[in-house]
Amino acid sequence: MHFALDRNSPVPLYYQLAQQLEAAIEHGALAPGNLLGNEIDLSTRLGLSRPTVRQAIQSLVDKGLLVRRRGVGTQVVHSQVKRPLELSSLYDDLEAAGQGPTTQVVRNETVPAGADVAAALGLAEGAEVILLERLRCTHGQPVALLCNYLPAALLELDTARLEATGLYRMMRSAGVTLHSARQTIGARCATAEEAAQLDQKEGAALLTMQRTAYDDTGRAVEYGTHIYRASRYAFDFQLLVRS
Amino acid sequence: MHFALDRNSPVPLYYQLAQQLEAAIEHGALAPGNLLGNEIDLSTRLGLSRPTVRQAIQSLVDKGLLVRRRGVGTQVVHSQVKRPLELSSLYDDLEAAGQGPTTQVVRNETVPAGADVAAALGLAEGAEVILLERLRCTHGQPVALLCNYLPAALLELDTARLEATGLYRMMRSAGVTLHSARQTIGARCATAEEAAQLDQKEGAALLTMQRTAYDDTGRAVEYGTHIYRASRYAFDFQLLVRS
DNA sequence: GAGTGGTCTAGACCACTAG
DNA sequence: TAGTGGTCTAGACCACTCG
Repeated sequence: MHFALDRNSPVPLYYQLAQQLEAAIEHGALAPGNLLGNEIDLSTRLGLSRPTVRQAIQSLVDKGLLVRRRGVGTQVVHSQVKRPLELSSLYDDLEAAGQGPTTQVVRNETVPAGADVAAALGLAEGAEVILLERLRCTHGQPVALLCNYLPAALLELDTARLEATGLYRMMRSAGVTLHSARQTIGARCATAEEAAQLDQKEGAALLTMQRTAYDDTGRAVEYGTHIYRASRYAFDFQLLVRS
Repeated sequence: MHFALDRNSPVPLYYQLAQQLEAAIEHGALAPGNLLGNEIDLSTRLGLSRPTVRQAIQSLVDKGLLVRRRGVGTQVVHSQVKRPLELSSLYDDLEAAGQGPTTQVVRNETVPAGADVAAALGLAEGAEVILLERLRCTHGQPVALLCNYLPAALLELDTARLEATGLYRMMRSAGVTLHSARQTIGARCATAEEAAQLDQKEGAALLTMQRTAYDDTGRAVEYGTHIYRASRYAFDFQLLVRS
């Protein structure tokens, strides 16, 4: 086991170590169940202090890749599920646009906020918001109808760029750092209109999702109501239990 | 702002501080947007070292209650959503039994694992597993039908205790420490049989959830297939974006 | 009893933000 | 320029697990 640390790199040492440990786990150099060797040895071997090594290890414990047991050691978690999907339901929706699936912007206009939207975004009723309606397709078939509201002051949404880049990336490059989101996932039967938009029969099962996303100051930056064809979409994600 | 730290307590100092900070945020002594004061001052005032204070603050940053900005300071997040629901979809299902909702055990028996169950639990096909089928009701109305499989060697499931305590607590007290879970949430229309069990009409929208839960060694300890009346149930949770 | 991780200390230098 | 958090060091003692 060898690690290459560059003290002149702007990347923190603990982060360099964490990345290389993760890579080693990923491609099997560190197999599930393997003990990592104690922290003192590791730190002397690497020429790092113990707290720095601990910080690297801790970050992988937080990711669910390692487990520490006092009196035993640190071992690679013996899981069938290698790579936790993290925030797949969020990333999938916000970031995946422009990859496999295609997204068509149906509406992109500024409107006054209704009561529900205003409440969700913490704005006054009637305040200007951007209404964004998108149809997402894979393999030429509609999968989801995404309706989003954003405070108009937040950023400008160019339709062409939106279809190529995705909402999430545009927000990020506009300096909005997403911090948390609250989601509600439910189901219902499709109305006639919804069925037509998604190429389904009336009464077909739909998966619904509502989300409010917040930036790191706690400001609501996005509120969305999404519906998905249940026959072609499911939310798949991994939970980590915090001890 | 005053904090009471007990050095004779077995509770770590950083944890005592984190708890008291969280309480102060919770009941408003630290209002959203408030700066926390710099770490050096805090540590000298509290008679702690800076790393210890940092560890306390970091744990609240991880929970999404605080934000740190270099050159600025640490402030309370200005969020409408105070208490993240954490793993509500998991806890809700595993732990809520015995609280508001009532749970009725329909089946609790040992059966040989089918191919799908064996694959999910990482067992040989035909290995003994516990099949648990429960009907969950609130206000006297059925809400969900929960079907779970557990390795038979894991623990004994007394039906009466199960209805009173909940599966999660029983696993925990049997020494199983949950570590992660993989979930898939989807939707479909109810079959005639499912509709009858949940007091719905055929074709009603159902929310479906499949979960495999793992302990801290990566062993699969539970596989479940749940269906919910969409008209009375939705998954609600909070996501934190890891920077 | 030997070895492990868990906690804690008292410093240090740096990068970033603001006025 | 002053103040903040970000990183890092080199020690220390303790609690736990195991043979």
